[in-house]
Amino acid sequence: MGRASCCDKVGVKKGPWTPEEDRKLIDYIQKHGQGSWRTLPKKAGLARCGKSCRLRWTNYLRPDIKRGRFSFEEEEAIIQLHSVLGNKWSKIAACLPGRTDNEIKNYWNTCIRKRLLRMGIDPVTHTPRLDLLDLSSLLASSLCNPESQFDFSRLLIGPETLANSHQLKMATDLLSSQRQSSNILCQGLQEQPYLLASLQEQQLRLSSQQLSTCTLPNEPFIDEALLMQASAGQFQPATDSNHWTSVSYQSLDPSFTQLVTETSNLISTDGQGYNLTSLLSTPASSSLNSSSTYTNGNQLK
DNA sequence: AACTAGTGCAACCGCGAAAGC
DNA sequence: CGCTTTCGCGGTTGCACTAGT
Repeated sequence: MGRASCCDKVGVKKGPWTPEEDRKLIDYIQKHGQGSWRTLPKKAGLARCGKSCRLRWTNYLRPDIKRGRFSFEEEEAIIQLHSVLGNKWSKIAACLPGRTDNEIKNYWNTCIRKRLLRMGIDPVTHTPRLDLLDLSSLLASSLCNPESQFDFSRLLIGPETLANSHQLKMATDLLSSQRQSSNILCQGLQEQPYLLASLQEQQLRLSSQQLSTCTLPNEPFIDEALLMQASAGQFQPATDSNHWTSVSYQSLDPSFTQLVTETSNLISTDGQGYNLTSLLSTPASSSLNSSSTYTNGNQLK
């Protein structure tokens, strides 16, 4: 098509904004409000195009912008919303007060996307990349050889358990599936990429522990009754456990909860699907957090 | 100390949708 | 109804900073 850019005009400045330009833009908007971006630069005495002014204001100068690192709650919200909305950054941003679409997009592309890839999850489809996982072959060999059954219960113990009733329920389902049908098991894992990633991480951690200590762990197997209890939604984690942190989404925009609830209703049509709303209470020890290094909400480099 | 590679983020660009005429 | 203008969104780029060698 080749439409000329609005910034191609002679005399229109590009590049980083100076404090003086910022001050002019803020002063003008405080006096006259935002909008009419086309004419704003001239009126405000700025040698910028309207588009550049709008971007500068919405992404940086707006007074209600929240600066600093994303909290874990925000990070999980972004992932959940992205799994539903895709790259609709403005819609995602609308659910996270104080965050801009540009900021969320950058954070996704620089941090979350890479982390999901490391975990073997396709960041586009939010499904596991089974082709890249050794676990899949481990499962396959286990399922094909009943005498060397893959022990899922071992994954539920240790320093960072899957202490989440939702995940425990899925694990329980998978345990019974293991006995019933290998096909169902594989399907369950494919539908729950985060569980698969959790399992993978737990297995890797156990493997590394075994390697470092050169001893096999001699831990008791988790009581299957506990699993069934969790399956029935009665599981109560230890209250003093740091691994069970109630994630508060009350600070998020109410429309976020509504959106997720509505979406979960769409997904859970046959009563078998997992309610997305329940994922909002994912413990801080979930697989998504375990691979990140957060200290008091600040991510360490 | 100098160089290189990796990372994070502000800003730009092009396109499509909405609004105005 | 069609054309033009304006706005907003998503993808991409460029640069400053940091870590590693």
